[in-house]
Amino acid sequence: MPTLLPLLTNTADGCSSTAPVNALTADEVEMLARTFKALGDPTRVRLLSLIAASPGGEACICDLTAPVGLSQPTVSHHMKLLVDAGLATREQRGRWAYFRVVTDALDQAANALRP
Amino acid sequence: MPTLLPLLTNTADGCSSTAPVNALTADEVEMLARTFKALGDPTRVRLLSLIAASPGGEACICDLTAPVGLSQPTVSHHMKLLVDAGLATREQRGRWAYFRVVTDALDQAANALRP
DNA sequence: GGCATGCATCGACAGATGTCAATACGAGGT
DNA sequence: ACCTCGTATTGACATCTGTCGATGCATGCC
Repeated sequence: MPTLLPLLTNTADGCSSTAPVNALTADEVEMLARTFKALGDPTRVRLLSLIAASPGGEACICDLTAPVGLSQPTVSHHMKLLVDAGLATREQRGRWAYFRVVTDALDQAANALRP
Repeated sequence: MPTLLPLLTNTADGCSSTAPVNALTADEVEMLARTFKALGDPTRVRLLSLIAASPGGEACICDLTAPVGLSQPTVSHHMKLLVDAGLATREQRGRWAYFRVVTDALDQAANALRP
């Protein structure tokens, strides 16, 4: 819901004025920045892309280490960051941990970029 | 144009399969991550928001230091990062440097988040 | 020319970040 | 119970990042 850009409110006489709609609270700013920070690493973008493209829209760590060319602990670390940022979910199933992309979070981030 | 999420291509028989449309090249991934990294700091989100909400959609450094509560060099540093990331433009006019938000760049980033 | 002003750059510093090898944990199979 | 396998956590390291004070660089005004 918070939008980075100010909405232009058109008045009756056809003039447009930038109202204080753009009053991003400190919390909203912090929230947005945390989301974008999580997206601000090539490895994590790659991971999200790989998961989304995986059959069933889910993938486990073992499916991801090879494509990104990093160690298992590193991939696990990145996935933890993505989950903490609300951009992915983790579901333990047997010995495997399956991750999914939270498209709602991506949508919200996108909404903040274009009101 | 590059999209993080895979597009579903519907086949004639009604089935949908995830085609390799999602082949984000390393360059595209790097590009996206650099944009998001620039957006991954509360101060920079705040700066973009302030500039966009300023009269005329532009602002100079001196207009920004007080609202964000940081020193002039720090604000200048952040603006350089935003300009380098293509999220803002800088135009020298007399003694002042006027910054504007590149809405196209924000749109492209938003597009990458929801195909 | 000289001086004030707005901004960028430099040097320095604490803290965050990405990465790995080693290790710990937990669920299944024998 | 034991062992295997997939993950998470820990400890360590180099690097990056955000911040500031001090300084440099233009531009416009006297």
